Amino acid sequence: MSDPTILIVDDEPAIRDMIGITLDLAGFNSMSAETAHQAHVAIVDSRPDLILLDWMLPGGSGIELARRLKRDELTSTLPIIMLTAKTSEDNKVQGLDVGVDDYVTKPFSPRELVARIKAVLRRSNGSTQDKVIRVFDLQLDPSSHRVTIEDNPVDMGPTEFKLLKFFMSHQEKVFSRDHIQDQVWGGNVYLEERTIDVHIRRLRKALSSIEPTSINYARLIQTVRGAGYRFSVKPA
Amino acid sequence: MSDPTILIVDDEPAIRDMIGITLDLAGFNSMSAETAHQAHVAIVDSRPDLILLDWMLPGGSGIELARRLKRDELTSTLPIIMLTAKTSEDNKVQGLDVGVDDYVTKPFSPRELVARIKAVLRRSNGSTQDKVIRVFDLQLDPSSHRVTIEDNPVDMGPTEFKLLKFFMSHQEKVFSRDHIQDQVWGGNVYLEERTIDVHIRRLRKALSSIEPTSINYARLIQTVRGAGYRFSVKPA
DNA sequence: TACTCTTGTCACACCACTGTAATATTATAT
DNA sequence: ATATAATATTACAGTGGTGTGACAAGAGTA
Repeated sequence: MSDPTILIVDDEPAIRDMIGITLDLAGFNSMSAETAHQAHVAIVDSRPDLILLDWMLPGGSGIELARRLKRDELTSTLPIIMLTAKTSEDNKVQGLDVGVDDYVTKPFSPRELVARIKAVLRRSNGSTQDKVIRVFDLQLDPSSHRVTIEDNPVDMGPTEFKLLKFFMSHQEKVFSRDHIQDQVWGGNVYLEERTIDVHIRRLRKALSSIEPTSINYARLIQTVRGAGYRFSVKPA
Repeated sequence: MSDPTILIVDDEPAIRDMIGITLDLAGFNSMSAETAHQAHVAIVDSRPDLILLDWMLPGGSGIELARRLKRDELTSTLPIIMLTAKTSEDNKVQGLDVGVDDYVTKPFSPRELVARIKAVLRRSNGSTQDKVIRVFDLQLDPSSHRVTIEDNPVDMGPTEFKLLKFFMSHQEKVFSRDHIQDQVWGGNVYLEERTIDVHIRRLRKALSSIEPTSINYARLIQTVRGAGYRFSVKPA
């Protein structure tokens, strides 16, 4: 659930930097490559979520790279957005023919670029099986973003929601604070370790806020001393 | 209701042109795409009312595109008519299996094509598009473009109407601002994120303008902090 | 042309949420 | 039992997400 990584492939440093800054501001991670070969290495190594690919690259055109990526089964689903200075319809048709997912002509506004990236990512991520997770009478519905106990809505903040979702989809397993931080907050944030405890506390409090007819759902969030936390239906 | 827009997806230019002319004469707007990818982009960007889809696209992706569109909730109601040169029953069965709305075998007469398009449009308009959506005493009638609360007309702008229509036909589900923008404004418009908030505000205001005897319908438009908005009959 | 309605954007205010530190409590070891 | 480490709890200030009113440009109309 961490920020998507975008690979920028362009031979002009100025453009790479400009786009990089734009993407950073928009909350993406960005990396860049200068040549098609570099790009290929980076793709295999770092598995970015999307590629911004310049149409004209020295030594092996961008379109050739796009074609290769779309042909290879391992990378064929990797979304590609083509960048080009040309505006003729021919290129557009040809580029889309290769299987490119979208197409942005230079010069473009940062806003447009970000919007198209988000749109493409949404399309490729689309229809993720957001199944309702249920434990006894505790329900978490990702699509409606609701938590209910015996059909009473439970109020909690976004972080507690993500935390609970993570726990409910990984039950009966202990996670260290570091691990929880990676999964819930994402890889590139530094948190004080105790911060996790506070959010655990808030989550437990939220789960206790509904007076339950049977069990106290806060008990499902179990402390494992020296190891971390665990979501479990069995008593500690 | 302006003229319906038909998207023609076929790899042969001659056929695209022929159909395009036919449709123009019949009073439709037409646009065309050569590949499944182009088609997908065009669908997201321009939201056509019906798709004429060639069975055999290079890469055999015609049926694949149909399947994808029918699988995605947001495009699943988009009517599709399959075009094919083959006459075998097998294909027919397979095509309808995917959920395609009708099926025309080449060669076909322009008159037949137009007749089938009208038939499918009539069917889909009648059933999904123009059906009155009702939640308690809040009614939205797409065909007359009116919203009423307890039979009192509610005054709102076109954008708020589209927004409400989208929400009422996708209840109990959270949509991010980006998502709402895609669905209500279309794919190739770039808005400031906060603009959505303002329209939400206007919609809520409109829904509150009628003094309700029972509930305040503005409450159905719920804010989900950090996630987006949701139309829900359950309390937040 | 002048007028109205609609639309997108901005600026400001507000408050829920977040992260941290400080303190209290509990569990384990000696 | 006491000390010590680990966790629970509380309080608080800063931040960021959202609500809201105002405004100017555009679309449509008389």
